[in-house]
Amino acid sequence: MFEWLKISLEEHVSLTKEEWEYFKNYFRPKRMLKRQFLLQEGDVCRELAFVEKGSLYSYTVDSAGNKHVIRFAFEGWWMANLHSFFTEQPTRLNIEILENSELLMLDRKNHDKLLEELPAYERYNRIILQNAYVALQQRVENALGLTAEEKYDRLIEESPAFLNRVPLNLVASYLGVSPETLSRVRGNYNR
Amino acid sequence: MFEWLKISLEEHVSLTKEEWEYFKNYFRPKRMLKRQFLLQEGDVCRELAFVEKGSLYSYTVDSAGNKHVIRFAFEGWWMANLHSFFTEQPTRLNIEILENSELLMLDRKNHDKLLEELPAYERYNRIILQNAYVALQQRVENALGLTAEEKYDRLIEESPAFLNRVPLNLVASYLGVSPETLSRVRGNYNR
DNA sequence: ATGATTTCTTGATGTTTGTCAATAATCTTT
DNA sequence: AAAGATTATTGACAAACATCAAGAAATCAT
Repeated sequence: MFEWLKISLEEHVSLTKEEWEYFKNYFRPKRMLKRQFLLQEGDVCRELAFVEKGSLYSYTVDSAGNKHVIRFAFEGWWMANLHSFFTEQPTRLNIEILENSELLMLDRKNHDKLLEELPAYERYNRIILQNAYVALQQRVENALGLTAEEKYDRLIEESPAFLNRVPLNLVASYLGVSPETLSRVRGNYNR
Repeated sequence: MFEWLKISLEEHVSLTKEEWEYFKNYFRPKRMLKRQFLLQEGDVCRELAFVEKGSLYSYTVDSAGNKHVIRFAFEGWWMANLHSFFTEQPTRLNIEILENSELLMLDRKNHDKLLEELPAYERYNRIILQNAYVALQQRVENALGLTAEEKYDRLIEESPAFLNRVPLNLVASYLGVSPETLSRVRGNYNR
């Protein structure tokens, strides 16, 4: 149940066995089924979710009713709306389960406690955020000023795993392109 | 010379007077003039830059030779290519001075030393990264699936300061829109 | 101040992409 | 296995936007 969390932690910091046992007790395991909502527009995001199994994705809905996928999360990734989590303001984000999932939930109180009591957790957070920031900046580069085809090419290069586990209409939304356009890009691609 | 850095730090953590004196000595002041490059494609980013005065911006150049502005930085902001800084790999980013600037430079060795020796600096970094991540996610939301006009409207709402200090062709590039389109959007806007 | 850059605007035109609609393929559920 | 739901493809058309080109306005340097 805590395999991925352990892997993720040990990738960036080292903990004693006692620290690890102490650490993992702050998390609440939670199972969720496809199509369930971890977070809905208007809610406050009160927990960070770490994915042990399955996948989920976050998206906004614009005034015309169109979904815009912000990101996906698979095993070993975190998911939350950080803005809402830290400000305790209602979110504009939806987080929906893509594949039946097992999550580890950490609420704000426990997150803060861990930051105070376990310096390695603060370091882990800094590094995780660093990496997330770099990845997101890469995404901005790819989102702006590229054609639909170039965006798809880069996705194949950088995150080919997405294509096996995510329906194409969500991939299209993630790329900021209509499903029809993505379909056509892929059609040309095979020849 | 260290006013903004002090403000930024004290906004998130508290330091004793001694810690502050210790801290600030790790920085190297650097003056730069408009149009100079802080970083060029192919370089390794070896220092973080904190803006005490002036402004700068980062951008990539695509295969067709078009600039894509990634972000701007004004007084009190950090600028660097984190990917290159942490991996020591050559960057694809250019960082150019927009207005004559006074910067405070922190190299990797000193950054690491401060992280080890000053827990408040690690905390400051985590919080800064948190905020940067949230802001960048907001930017992704705005970049994907909005029309040129909507992007401009949101920019006015969220960062009106940009418009006073940044030429419109760079704003256009930042929004992922041609300068002509931005000009037309603004034209309609005034009526 | 004056000429030289740079930035900004406007018009004409073409390309890319989105939208709508219909059909096909795939996945779910019973 | 069949029916229903979801997802993917394809075509026709329209809208948004980029590009090219020329000129106007603003900024900079001497």
